[in-house]
Amino acid sequence: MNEKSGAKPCLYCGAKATCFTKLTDEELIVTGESRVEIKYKKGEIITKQGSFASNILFLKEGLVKLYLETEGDHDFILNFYNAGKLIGLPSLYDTIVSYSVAAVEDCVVCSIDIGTFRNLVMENGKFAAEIINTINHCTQFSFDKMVSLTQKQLNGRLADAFIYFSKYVFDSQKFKLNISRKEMADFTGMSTISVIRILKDFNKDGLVVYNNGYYEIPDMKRLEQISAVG
Amino acid sequence: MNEKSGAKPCLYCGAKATCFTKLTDEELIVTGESRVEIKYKKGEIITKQGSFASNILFLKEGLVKLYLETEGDHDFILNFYNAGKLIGLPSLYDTIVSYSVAAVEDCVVCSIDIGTFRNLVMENGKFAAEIINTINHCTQFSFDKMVSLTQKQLNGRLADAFIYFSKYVFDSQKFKLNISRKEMADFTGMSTISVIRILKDFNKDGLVVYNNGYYEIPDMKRLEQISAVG
DNA sequence: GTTGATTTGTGTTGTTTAGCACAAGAAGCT
DNA sequence: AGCTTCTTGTGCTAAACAACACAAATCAAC
Repeated sequence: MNEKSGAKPCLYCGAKATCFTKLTDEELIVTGESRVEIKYKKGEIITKQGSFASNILFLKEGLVKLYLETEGDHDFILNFYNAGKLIGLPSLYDTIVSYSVAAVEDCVVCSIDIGTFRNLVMENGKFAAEIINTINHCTQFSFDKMVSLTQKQLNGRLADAFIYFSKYVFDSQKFKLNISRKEMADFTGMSTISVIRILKDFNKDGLVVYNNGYYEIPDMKRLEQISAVG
Repeated sequence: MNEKSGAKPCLYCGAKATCFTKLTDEELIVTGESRVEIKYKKGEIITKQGSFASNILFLKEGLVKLYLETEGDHDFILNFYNAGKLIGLPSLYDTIVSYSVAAVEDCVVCSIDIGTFRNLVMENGKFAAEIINTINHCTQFSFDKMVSLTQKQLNGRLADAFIYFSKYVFDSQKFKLNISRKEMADFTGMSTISVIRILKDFNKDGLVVYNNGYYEIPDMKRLEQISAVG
């Protein structure tokens, strides 16, 4: 029990990822003994590309981005994760992490020892199946994203990004998102200036409405139409 | 034992993917009883996007492409797999397959019942770990590919493609590859005409040499330089 | 062997997107 | 509170790439 961080034990945590529901009480207790709960401020790096893979993260609160640091002056953001998600599964059996994770807003993260996690996979088949399922959802999003990047023009790609946030990250037509145009550009493979122009048009045309840190999509069908046309 | 196809039982097969080495003899026998071995000719579709997910494929001989069928007149090729690889892991827990698989040259495929495969994951932790590891390698290739697609110009992307074939598919500086310029375009997110022009330049500059169905890369460092510059 | 379809290749033009320069407003730091 | 840096936004230009038209070569089908 990590009393020092004042966190509830895993057994009693209400913020579980689906895979944790496959664990026995005993496995949850063991997990609780090899994790720490840490708070990160907006902008702080949680996992650094090139560092040793030593833990798997569970996001209790907040929003993070998973990105590749590149030689150029543009990172490439692969995904965003909100509360209740596991982060770091693509490097579960690696020695070195090949991507970075950073807080997009203030976050609370459970950091679980990677050895403990690997043992859970070995010992609990249902848990392993759920982990594979989670990784595969991410993989299939990557597949769709590659089609977006290569076969759609910039309007379609920015539409895809907002559909992603609404349907897959926040599961809501209205959501709190406080990222810069540069971060949106890094996520969609566009230049910052292109995001600025097209987002201004989306606002003007009422496709996307921004208010006090919240985005809203009044008519998802119109946005999907733009996504479909490319 | 699938005597009808004349195939060796899995227990005695010399063409195993690494994960199969984690199975017990008993598990190999069970696997052998729920698989069929099928021959495909170049161009034939092995798995069709939108069909039910019913089996996991193991490629004994040949080369296949895994691709997304899109609304436009360009598919998007995600990966190529050669002999000894498992195909279909991204849809292991799906009902419907979200991509297609086709033979790039004549192939021999072992088709394993997906239920049997799921049971192996549930019962054998080492097998499950190896499956996760395999999926993650594919995921990380997708990550690198997205950087290539968004941050490099066409020369760098075509260089990336040849590096991929040499280092990751064939593990050799010289390899047999018989794909059209259109297939290379579908793999790199370029137009066919652009692949034709740039490949002609690569041939002229001696970066890539083509002879009787074989490609050779005389100087990998020069190609990596082109990849790095983008 | 012939015919039709497809692929490869060249030249030119049009479209899409990024980059540059500049200005105004907002945010962060001291 | 003031200064510096960053973000957002506009106008214009250049670069990268796709598209179109056409021809020659190769492949597949009959």
